[in-house]
Amino acid sequence: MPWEKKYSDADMLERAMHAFWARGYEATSMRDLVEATGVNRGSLYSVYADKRALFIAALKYYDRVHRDRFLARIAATNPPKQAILAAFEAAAAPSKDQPGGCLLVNTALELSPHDEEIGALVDGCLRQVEAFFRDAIKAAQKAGTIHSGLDAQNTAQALLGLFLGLRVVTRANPRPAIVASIKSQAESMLG
Amino acid sequence: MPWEKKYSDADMLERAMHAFWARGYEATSMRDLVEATGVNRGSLYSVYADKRALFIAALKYYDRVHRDRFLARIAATNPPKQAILAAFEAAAAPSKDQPGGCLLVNTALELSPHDEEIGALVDGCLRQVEAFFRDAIKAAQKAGTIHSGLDAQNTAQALLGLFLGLRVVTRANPRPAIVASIKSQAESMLG
DNA sequence: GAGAATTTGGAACGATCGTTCAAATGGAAA
DNA sequence: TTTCCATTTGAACGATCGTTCCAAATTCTC
Repeated sequence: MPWEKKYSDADMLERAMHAFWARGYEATSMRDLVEATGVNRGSLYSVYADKRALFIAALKYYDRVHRDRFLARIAATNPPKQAILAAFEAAAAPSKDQPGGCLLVNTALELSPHDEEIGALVDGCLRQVEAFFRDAIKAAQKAGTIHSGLDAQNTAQALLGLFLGLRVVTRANPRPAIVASIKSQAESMLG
Repeated sequence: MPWEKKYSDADMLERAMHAFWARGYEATSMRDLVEATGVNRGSLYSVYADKRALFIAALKYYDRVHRDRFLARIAATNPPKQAILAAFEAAAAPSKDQPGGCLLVNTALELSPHDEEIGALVDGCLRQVEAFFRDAIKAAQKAGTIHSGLDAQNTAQALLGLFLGLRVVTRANPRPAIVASIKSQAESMLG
């Protein structure tokens, strides 16, 4: 083998994901992606068939890092009831080097209605957020920190709805008052 | 006056709004808008300076018809507590000739982070939804249908968060179960 | 050093983007 | 009938879109 490629695949995806996250699919051009990743057109097209394939890879990368690992870390470092509140807390906290909101939610609105494959992908990811809430509720009920009369499935779905609303608010205009009301509401939903 | 223009301004805006609502700002081209409205390029540009100005007009039209009049009609035909639930019910019900979700929410995610003027416009509209919830809660408290101990402001903000989440769900993938859980949650938030 | 493999950068493709403009159109006023 | 003028129309603008392709540059193995 003659030599290795210069760039790291993960770094490239991380940067591409960041660009899509910040601007959206349509508003991010291949020129933007070349500039953001530091990888040339030719190299990008040698790995991904087209812009859409690169976006799907970036979306899956987001789901793995900013959804799956993110929730797993929260679940590992918090008792179940606090884990739910910590998820809301983290989503509400502004980050220096991250765009507001959530790439999955942005994509759900921009592409899901018109792209079946991406829509199914996003839906699967959001169901896992719902599962995180449901599992945490059930675990908390076993631990006795949440009343056992609470319907875990319905509450998890309502929490997901509230969580998606929080993502909208934090991307558009994160007024502290409404963010606080949402977090407080999530807390009171757990009894 | 020589002669009248062929098209109705309101019809034109209605159709342009529909196109933006269905596809988003970036994905809707001027060609799409000419086709959707039946009005020629020249005529469009004689009324609106550019695509962005047309979008802003369409957004304001949406706010007037599908937010302001919509909420006013609900408030006029329902007692205050039921009015809140009716708003959730209407947002959850699929419509034949309307795209899913809400143009204001779509715009909040797509454009608010990068367009200050549009961001402020969207924010003002969403605050009026919040005000609708708050006023309805206060009216219901006076009427005795909602417990007077409920904090109207906080509850209205939490309801807005849940409502935005419902808009996301109904645009991306409106599973009946999660829509029902959100509606049920809104109901239980009113005591 | 020689050769091979792979990335790289830039040129260029046709298509479409938002936008402009000048000519064609057709009822109202004279 | 002639004049008028806002509207309509379609062609055309330069720019950028996503994408393709190729020659030059680079760095490994032999």
